[in-house]
Amino acid sequence: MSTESTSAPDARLIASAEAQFRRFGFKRTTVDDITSEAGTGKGSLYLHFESKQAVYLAVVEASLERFVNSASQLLDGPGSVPERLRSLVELTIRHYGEDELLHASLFGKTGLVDGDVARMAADVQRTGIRSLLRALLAIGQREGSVRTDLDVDAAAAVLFEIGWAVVRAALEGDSQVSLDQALTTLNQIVGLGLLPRSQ
Amino acid sequence: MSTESTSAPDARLIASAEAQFRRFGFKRTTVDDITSEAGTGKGSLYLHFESKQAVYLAVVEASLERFVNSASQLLDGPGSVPERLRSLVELTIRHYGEDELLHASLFGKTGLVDGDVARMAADVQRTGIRSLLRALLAIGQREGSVRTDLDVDAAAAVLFEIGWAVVRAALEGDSQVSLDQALTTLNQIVGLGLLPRSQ
DNA sequence: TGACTGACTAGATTCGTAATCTGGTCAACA
DNA sequence: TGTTGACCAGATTACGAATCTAGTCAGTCA
Repeated sequence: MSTESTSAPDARLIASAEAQFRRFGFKRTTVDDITSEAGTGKGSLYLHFESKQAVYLAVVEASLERFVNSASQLLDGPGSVPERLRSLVELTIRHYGEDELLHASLFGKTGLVDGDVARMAADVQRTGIRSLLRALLAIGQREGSVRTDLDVDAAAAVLFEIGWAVVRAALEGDSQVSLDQALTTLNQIVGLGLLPRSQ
Repeated sequence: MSTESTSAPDARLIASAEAQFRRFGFKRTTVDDITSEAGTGKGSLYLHFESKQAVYLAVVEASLERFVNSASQLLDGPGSVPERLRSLVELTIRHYGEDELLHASLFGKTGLVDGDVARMAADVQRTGIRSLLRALLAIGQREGSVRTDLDVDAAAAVLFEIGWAVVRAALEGDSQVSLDQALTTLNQIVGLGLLPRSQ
């Protein structure tokens, strides 16, 4: 019952759940843990959430939202679209390197989360980040710094996969090339590929 | 003892092991299975190989070599480097879609192979395919169809990650965009990124 | 003599099952 | 009417016994 009872019950539940999930992972956190820490009865959790999985997804969504917010600032900032993409990749590596919860959910690596839940959580993240990219590309096309003959949806999907690969390689450390070199090269390749042909 | 005893013992062992691994996976295939199928005593396997893992890696290497051979023909063929890259991705998807052994080893998805072995087998494949890409890029630079300011090693690593992501997305089917659209977009982005600036 | 074998072993894995745990429910409660 | 926590079925764990198997090496044979 350490979480204060000042805020709304569902916020308390999320906060409590987040703390527990971060410490123990999805499997080893019990619904009893969450509710007693939040200071509610067990049944109350089911007034606000469909299931334990739903609580987990809500936590991931909240955490992702914070990441997307800081990423949005960056993407609205100055610099060419390729430059901002590079910054986004760097930010993602930093953020995901620190946020074990998002990391585990997206890559499913550790024993913190199991199959189904991890897949759903990964979907949430993929969708969120992809729409971030879509927005950036659309802005770039309007500004004239991105080729207009690119299909924004497809390009966002491909860029996500590319960026994801680099982030994964950086975080898992299974790349043979230094991160900086990879980012520079990626920027060279993707950068010129996004520029309008007229240039 | 169904494998003919005409060929050399180590070739017989590899052939027998490959058949067993394909059918049952690494874990459920026993050394006894392999040697009795190859018509040798159990101890003989250890005259030719360090361990069961080593046999598995040899099988993966042999299978990869066949893939690399058909890929090499393609990469030596006509077309711009980006075009040939696209063909390579398509070939990879086709090949890995059929070859459960390579697929399982690279993506570690199914229960056919477990952690350590899968990682080593994946390394073998990464190394092989990456040097394929390195060669293609070097040729492209000599031919003038690839920018010479690209670091070939880094570009090969990045292209591998990019291609890998697309192949994985295609095989796992977790992409929101059709494969063809993804390939076309990838080609647009990567293609223009590889072309010499003079163009 | 040296290539080859297969019985053997230690350690891992599987199996059976009893004990425990936990997500989700719902009758009782305030 | 909103909240609770005792309760339940099914999942998970614990654990000792039985089984399996990667790797070895003393012995066989050509």
